Amino acid sequence: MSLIQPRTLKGFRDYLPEAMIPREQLIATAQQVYRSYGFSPIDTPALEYLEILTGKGSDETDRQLYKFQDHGGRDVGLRFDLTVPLARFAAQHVPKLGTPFKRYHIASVWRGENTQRGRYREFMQCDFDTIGTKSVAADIETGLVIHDLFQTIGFSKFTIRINNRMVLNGLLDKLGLASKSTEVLRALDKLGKIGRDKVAEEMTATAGATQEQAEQVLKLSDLAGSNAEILAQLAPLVSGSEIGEEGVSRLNEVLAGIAAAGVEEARIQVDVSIARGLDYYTGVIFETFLDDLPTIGSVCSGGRYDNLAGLFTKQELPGIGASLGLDRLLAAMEELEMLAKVRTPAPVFIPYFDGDRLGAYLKLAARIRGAGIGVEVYPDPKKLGQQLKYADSRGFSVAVIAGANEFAAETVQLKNLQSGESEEVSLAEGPNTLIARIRSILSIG
RNA sequence: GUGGUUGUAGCUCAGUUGGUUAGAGCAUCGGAUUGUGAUUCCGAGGGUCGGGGGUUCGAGUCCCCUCAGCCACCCCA
Repeated sequence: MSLIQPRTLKGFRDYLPEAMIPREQLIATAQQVYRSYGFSPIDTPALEYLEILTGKGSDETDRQLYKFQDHGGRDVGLRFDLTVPLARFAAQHVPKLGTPFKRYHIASVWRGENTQRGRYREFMQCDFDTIGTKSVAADIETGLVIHDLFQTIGFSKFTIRINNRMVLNGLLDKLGLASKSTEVLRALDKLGKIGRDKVAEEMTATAGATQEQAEQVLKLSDLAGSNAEILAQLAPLVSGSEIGEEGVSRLNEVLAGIAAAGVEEARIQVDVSIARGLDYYTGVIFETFLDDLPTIGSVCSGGRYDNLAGLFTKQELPGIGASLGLDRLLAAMEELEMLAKVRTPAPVFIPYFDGDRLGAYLKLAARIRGAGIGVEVYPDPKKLGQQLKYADSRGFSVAVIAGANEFAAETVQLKNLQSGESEEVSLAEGPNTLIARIRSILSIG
């Protein structure tokens, strides 16, 4: 019989323990931060009716969408983000849930696009959104969540770039480019990447803008200085446009609120050139870059939208949210060597040393686990040296070793696998001393 | 989807103008060492040379197609 070649589809990946452990850690961190602001978890199906997903119907999403007919002949598709499912979810359930509704959603999405470093066809997004309120408080809170998220993950150098679509729309309004806003903004969004001249070129080519109009838009890129200075320079550019002025004042409020919460100014940077490709943003926009690895792109992006569920309900549902690109962030952390090379989630190793004492090892393990510390007992009574070699290669922190001598003396040997040092710990008065010693080696108090 | 580039053991790579049975280091497993791991020594396993087709007496090597990785565009997390 011929063997089937084991393989995975382009852009789809297996996760080995050393990849999955940090992945789960990151998910746990995101959950913790989201919950600390009162966001509740939800989930939705991976598969949706095609019409739900193609509602916005751009060619690009169509190209990226995994779609097929199910066994009942229904046209279906795999979700390509978590925002569209949220819109459907909100239209269906908001009457029950009430607003404001704050949810987080951590799940895989699928896009059939070409792969690159940190870009896959199946990847995980960690979204959080607040729907049903237009309050600037929600805008501020979104910025704070992003900030806390990266701080808690362990980044000290990251920049949240912030802008407001109203500023851009106000300017385009004044210039008579409002009808071409998608093309103009898409070009503007590339400013950091392809430079001023190329952006102007693209604006004239794809949006039909005149040289002067392009120049006017690109004045945005001349703005420099502190956030307050940029906003001061911005005001005259949009003056006379109601929406533009509102955008500037809204930006001021958001910055003030984030500062009031104690976030240092260097973390938040007004960048009037970020636009986000997605059409549905209407207010504040966020993008998050890692200062040490800006080329990987934005690792957490989002913004405000006026009418999330307009395709599905007549009820107006404004909202704001952002999405952490978990897989892209992990690729970045890997490159920055921020991921510990641990291949075991349990720190304590018990060798199966004396072949007749399995029960004693299991009991010891159970007692340590009872104190909330993970323990692995080796399954075979192999030679101690081999078992320790295994423990070493998996990255265990401590080994609790007991053989005939130790059993006779009611002790165990506690071995610190990092330093190699061993100490004898008595079990005569129960496991508390041992657990305290393990805790101190693991530095968990 | 478009263009470029790469693909030899689990990993990093060598492999002569196309020429016998494709090699090394690391890793794995076993032993030296029946109570102590990251360093030593010995040995073993592991390859459809990414896959398919073609040229040739003969292909890891040349040609075509395909799959996968990386890079750029597009778009975006």
